[in-house]
Amino acid sequence: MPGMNTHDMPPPDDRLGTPERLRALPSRLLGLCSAQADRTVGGALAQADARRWHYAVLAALAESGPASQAQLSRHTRIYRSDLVAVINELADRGIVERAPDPGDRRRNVITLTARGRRHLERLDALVGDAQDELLAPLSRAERAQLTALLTRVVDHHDARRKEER
Amino acid sequence: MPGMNTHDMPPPDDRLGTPERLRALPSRLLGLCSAQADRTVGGALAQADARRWHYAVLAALAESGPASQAQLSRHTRIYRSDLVAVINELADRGIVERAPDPGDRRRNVITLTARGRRHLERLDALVGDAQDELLAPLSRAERAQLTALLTRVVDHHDARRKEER
DNA sequence: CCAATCTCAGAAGTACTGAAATGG
DNA sequence: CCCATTTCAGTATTTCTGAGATTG
Repeated sequence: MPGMNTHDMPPPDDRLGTPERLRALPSRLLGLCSAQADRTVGGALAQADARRWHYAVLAALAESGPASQAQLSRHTRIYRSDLVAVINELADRGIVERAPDPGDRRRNVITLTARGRRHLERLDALVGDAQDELLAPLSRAERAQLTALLTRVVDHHDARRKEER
Repeated sequence: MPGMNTHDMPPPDDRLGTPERLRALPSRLLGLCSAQADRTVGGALAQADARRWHYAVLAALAESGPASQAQLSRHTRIYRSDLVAVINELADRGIVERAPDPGDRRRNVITLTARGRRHLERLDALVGDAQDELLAPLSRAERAQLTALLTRVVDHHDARRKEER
C-alpha cells in the first residue's frame, strides 16, 4: 500500500476547490472513490499482512474449491503473469498449496490449506469493516443502491467485451 | 493508455464466474468501474493526444483563471511533483504558458492560451461522450443518483482527512 | 531559521505484453 | 501443428517520497 496517508497532500489554503467541470464528473468520482476504497481496504488487509489480490484468490478458492492458476486468473481478473507471484507469496506462508495436476500435467492445482481457511476468515472480517468505513455516509438502502448501479455498469461493459471477441 | 483492450484477457471457458463474496463487494465494484472509466475516458482523450491530467489542469485554469502550480495541484489533486511534467507537456504544445510570478518569485503563473481554450472545448466534447458511453446502461435519473452517492462518499472522506490535520 | 514553491530522481504498486518451456 | 498453461523478463502508468535550490 503506497503511503497510508499519514503524509502531506498540500494544504487547502485556496478556497476555490475543485473546478465545477470536474466536481460532478462520474469518471472522476469513480476514480476518487476507488482510490479511497483502495486505501481503506488496503489498510485493513495490511493489518493481516495481506493485499487485495490475496483476498481475491482466497475467496475464489474457498468458493469454487481447488483450481488451476488459469482458472483463478479468470475468476479474479488477476493477470496470469501476476498471479504467479501472488501464489508464490501465499504458498510461502502456508496459506495455499501448489501441486501439479495429475490429470493435466500442464497445470498446477492450488488448494486452500486449513491455515488458509482461518486466514480468510480474518480477512473477511477486516474487509467487511473496511466496507462499512468506506460507505459510512450512506444508509443501508443507499449502499444497496450504489452496489446495484455499479453492478449494472460493470456487467454492461463485460458483456460488450465478450461480444467483441 | 495501456493497451486499448484489443488484447486477450484469458477466455471465459469456466462457467463459474466471480466468487459471490467478491461479486457485490463495493470496493471491488468501484475498482472495476473506475478501471472501465479510465479506459473509456482515456481512450477518448487519446483521440486528441491528451490524458486525464491534461483535462483536469485545463478545466481548472478555465474556471479559476491563471494559477500557480501549487494551486493547480490542490484543485486537481495531482501531486506537485507530477504536475511539473504535465505542465511541461502542455507548455510544449502551446496549450498553456508558464511564466514566473512577478509578485512572488518562487511561483510560476500558468495561463491558458487561446489555443488551449480551443483544445479544452474539444476535450470537453470527448469527455462528455465518454461519460455517456461509460454510463450507457443507466437512465438519466440513475446517473444522477450514482453521482450523488459517489459525491457523498468522496466528500465524507475529504472532510475526515481535513479533520485529521 | 522556518515555510512555501518548483524541480528532479526514484520507489512501489498496478496493469499489461511477449515469449519461452512444457504438455494435450 | 495448434492450443493451453505456467513462468519470466520487461514496459508503461500512476501514486507517492525525499531532498535540493530558491525565495518569502
